[in-house]
Amino acid sequence: MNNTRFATALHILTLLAHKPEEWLSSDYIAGSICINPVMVRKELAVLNEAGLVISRKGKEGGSRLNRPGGEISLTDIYLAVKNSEVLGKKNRNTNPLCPVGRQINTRLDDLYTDTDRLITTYLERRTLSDFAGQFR
Amino acid sequence: MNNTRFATALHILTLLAHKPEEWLSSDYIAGSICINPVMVRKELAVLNEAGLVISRKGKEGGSRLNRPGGEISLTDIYLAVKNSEVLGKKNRNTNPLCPVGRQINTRLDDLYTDTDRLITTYLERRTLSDFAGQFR
DNA sequence: AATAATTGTAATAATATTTGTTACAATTAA
DNA sequence: TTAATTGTAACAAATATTATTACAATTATT
Repeated sequence: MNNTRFATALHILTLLAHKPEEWLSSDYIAGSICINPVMVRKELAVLNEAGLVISRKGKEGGSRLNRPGGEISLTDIYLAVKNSEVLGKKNRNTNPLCPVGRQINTRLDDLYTDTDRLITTYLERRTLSDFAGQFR
Repeated sequence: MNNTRFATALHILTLLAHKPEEWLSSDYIAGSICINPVMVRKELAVLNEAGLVISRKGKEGGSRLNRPGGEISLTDIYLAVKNSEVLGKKNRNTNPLCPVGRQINTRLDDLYTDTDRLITTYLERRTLSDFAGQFR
């Protein structure tokens, strides 16, 4: 995760959580994060896909939460945006003739699975409402 | 961590742990990982800096562990190579006129610190010896 | 029906990060 | 003196991330 996707997604969802009845536009959201509205829409597409938000087109269009913030965990968000494991990537072509090279990716898999689970287990206990409730 | 640095560092150290008395060359190590020897030397420079290995130049030169593998935790390795937080980066210029934009990076700091600590606490219990002992 | 505001998304560009490579001075053992 | 090695700078190539432009499709309002 050497990117801003989790921060962006959580920012978006925090804004939506503060106004659960309203359809917020990508332009408005972008103005709070200070990024391009298209970036917001791209991330919203992912959150839609994950079932966390719904969007509607047209005038008076926008996005809002698809279920109460108390029923969205930070794990839901993390999994929606995650694109690498916590400890990073593995080297692809390690040497099969070396005992270490031959087995290391299997061992790393175990370790990476453990550390990833650590994070999701922790984030599972925290809801969007908890997070959004900290503001103002 | 969207890179291979942890995997590379752990691979290097596992090889060294298997032959604590020998001075392994970057060429030999590179051959096991199947990457360029210069990449190995660059990572070794970091591990030297962290006090985990020592290297010596010249013919018969190479690197070896600077202390027993049982006294090197995976946290030591992780901290040596880490260059981003587990949940990624924060957006830089969030809008100070918005309550969420104004405070989000502070809140994310708390969250990022928690998740990072989760990882380091877990890896602290695991030693290089444990890991290297899994091979062959 | 016309207009205005909005999403969705493709295409492209610009930046940043990561990985790989070449070259060579400095060091050291034999 | 020679051969093997580290350390590191400089550069190149490959990937990943972020930003931007453009516009069709959709929908509320007038």
